[in-house]
Amino acid sequence: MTQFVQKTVPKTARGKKTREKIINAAASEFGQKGYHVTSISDITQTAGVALGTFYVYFASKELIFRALLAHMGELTRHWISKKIAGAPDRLSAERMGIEAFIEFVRKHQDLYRIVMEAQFVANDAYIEYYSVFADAYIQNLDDAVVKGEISQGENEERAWALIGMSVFLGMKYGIWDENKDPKAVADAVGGLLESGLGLKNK
Amino acid sequence: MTQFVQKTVPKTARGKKTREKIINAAASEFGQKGYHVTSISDITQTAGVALGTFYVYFASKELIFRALLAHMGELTRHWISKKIAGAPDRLSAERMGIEAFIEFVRKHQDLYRIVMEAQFVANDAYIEYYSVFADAYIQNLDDAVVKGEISQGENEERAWALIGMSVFLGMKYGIWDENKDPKAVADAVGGLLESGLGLKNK
Amino acid sequence: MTQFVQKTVPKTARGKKTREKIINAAASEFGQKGYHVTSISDITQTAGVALGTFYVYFASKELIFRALLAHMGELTRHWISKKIAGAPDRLSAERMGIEAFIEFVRKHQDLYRIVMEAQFVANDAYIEYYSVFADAYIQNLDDAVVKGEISQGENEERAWALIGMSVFLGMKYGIWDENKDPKAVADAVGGLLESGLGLKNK
Amino acid sequence: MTQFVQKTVPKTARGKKTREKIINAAASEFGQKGYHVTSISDITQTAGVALGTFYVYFASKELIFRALLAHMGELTRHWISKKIAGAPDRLSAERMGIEAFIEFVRKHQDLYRIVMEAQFVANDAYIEYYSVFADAYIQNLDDAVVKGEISQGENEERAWALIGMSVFLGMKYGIWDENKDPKAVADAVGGLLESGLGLKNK
DNA sequence: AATGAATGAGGATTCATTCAT
DNA sequence: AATGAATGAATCCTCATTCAT
Repeated sequence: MTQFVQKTVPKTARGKKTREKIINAAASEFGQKGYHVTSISDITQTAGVALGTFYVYFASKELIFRALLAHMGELTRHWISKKIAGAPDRLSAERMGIEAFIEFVRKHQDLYRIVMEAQFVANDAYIEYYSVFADAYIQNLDDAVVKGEISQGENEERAWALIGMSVFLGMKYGIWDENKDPKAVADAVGGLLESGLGLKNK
Repeated sequence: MTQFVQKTVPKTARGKKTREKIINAAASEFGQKGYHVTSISDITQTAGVALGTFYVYFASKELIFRALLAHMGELTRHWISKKIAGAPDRLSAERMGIEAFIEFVRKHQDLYRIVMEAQFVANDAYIEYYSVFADAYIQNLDDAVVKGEISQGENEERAWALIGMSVFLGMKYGIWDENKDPKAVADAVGGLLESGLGLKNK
Repeated sequence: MTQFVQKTVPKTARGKKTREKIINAAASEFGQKGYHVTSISDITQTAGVALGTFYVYFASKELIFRALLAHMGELTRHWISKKIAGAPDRLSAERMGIEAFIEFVRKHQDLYRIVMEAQFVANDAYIEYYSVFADAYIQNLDDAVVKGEISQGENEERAWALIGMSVFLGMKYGIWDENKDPKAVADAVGGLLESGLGLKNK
Repeated sequence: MTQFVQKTVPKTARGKKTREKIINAAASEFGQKGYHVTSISDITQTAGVALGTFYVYFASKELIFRALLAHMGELTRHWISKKIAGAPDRLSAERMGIEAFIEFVRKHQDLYRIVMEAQFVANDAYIEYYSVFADAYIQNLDDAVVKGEISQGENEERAWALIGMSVFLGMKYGIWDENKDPKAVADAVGGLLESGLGLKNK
């Protein structure tokens, strides 16, 4: 669905394989060392191709990074939507979504770094990245309001707040502190989502 | 009060002034252009001193960045604690804190960029930065529970969730989209904080 | 034959030629101006290649220096062993060796400077350089003792003493003072080698 | 006797002490780290004075180095002449001189480095340094010939050969390999000096 | 005498990108 | 399609020296 910005669309099977090797190497290198520390030469060495081959498939370092970022967006949405597929209602979906997100980040720590670094490499793409999430989120919240699953409210602000929660929980419990079970974390904040910090509903 | 990591502690008034000029120039340049794009030469030109003067006061580009980050942490905490000083209870404090944070970020957009980029320049300092916030946050929540202001719950997870909310709301409404009133945003998520997304308490 | 410590082994003829140009330029520049005064830019300008090309073939200034030193060791040994090839016995070989060495130094003054400066640039390589000579020397003396060509004695100390003699005679009469014929110098110290300073054997 | 090339001759006792501290610090730093690696700041820090103070007493880095070199020449000659003072004849003096020299180098390894590096920092002073030695040496040999203590011969060449021997033995057994007794080494080459490598005199 | 702040030229090294084969 | 040699601008950092106090 996403069309990677690309220079040469490989036509032969060999070409496709080469391009793939480069993309994978880039993901691994960017993820582990970060954008600025990674050189094109690092990428091609990891990919096992000659330096010049990089430019057969990608016009620049920034463009392969953007391609990767777009790829990450899809992966993440895919993973989460699969995980929350059977949720009975929005509140459950949120809880499961947080859990899924923490799991995803933990499983793909290196790759997730790419998303975070995008802010400083391709800020517009970063904004786009989260805006896509937010739009979907808002839609979901709107739908849930209509369905009477959640209370009415400013769904845009809510969406960004919820994304921020997930991102920081992902960072904290997916990367920095892997000792907690993602499900436990999701449950811990589940109450917050359901009934807030207030006392009335206990 | 803040002890910057430094090479030479200026002993004369002149030296102090020079060091200050460099710090301010660095804050401005890093904030606007980002760490990697900013050169030491950019900083010293903005500061109006010779290139070599930079190294009289700072051992490296990374170290001045770290000094700046530490400085930002204090500034932020200062600003927020002043803003929420008179809050009657924790829920009000949260709402006011979010508002204050969005305001702060909007006012210091450039500087705030430094915090976010820290992740890729000095990750340990970045972790430290948010851990300090989280610790204070947890303490506040614990206290509020004791005071009977909020419900019991996993305050660590709550704290990280709340920080994430603030950070993303700050990014969205403080930097990307300045059309909304910070107070309005804070009020919009205030309900979420108070009673969650659930229906029971409407 | 010599395997220089190298970064990239040139694979094409063009590459080989380029690397050669750099090595030669480095030898000339280091020899004339000394290690510290010579900049990489000096070398590449003399070589007629771009600055960056240097780093295609050598990882650092120090490493090309070491490569050069290793090269010099071989050249010197080659020259001398060829010159003393037909010597009837060890004493004659010594005399011819000194002569050959002075000639060599005089002919390659610039290059010889590299050897001497190695002490302060790559001391371990400098020690190695002379140790290789000393080992060969000791072997030769041991053999000569066995053959009955020279008297018995501490050949290690003798070897280092003889090397020192050659080096200083090379410096004095090969570089500082070119008015004397190397053969004449060699003959002058030949007596010292054969019968010492003593009187008995006159 | 030696007049150090100096900028300000200290007049007060305090000044004299300061200059002394700088000279000693320079000797230590140059000796340990070498000329190029040592910075003026290293020297003043070791000396415990401010950076600017250096230039009160020395006009440049090179000049303090030259001052130090001149100082070393005196020290060395002093040490050796004291050691060989009571020698019954030239051959004994040579033997004792070699021993004394190895001892000296071993005791002052760091300082001796200064002499060797002079070649690349102040070549004229280096030539001068050894020429003074050589002149004295030649004189001694000439005298010894007259006294009938040694055989006739080209004393200039002999002198340089003998200096080279000493220098290399000093380097080998004074610095690189401290396991041998200086006296043993001197004795080992004593035979070489006395009767050469030849066989007749056994 | 002593200080320490300020300077700026200089140098090693990196790396994205181009291009001829 | 793939290669790898070549480029040169860019950047961080060092350090001898000067100067005002």
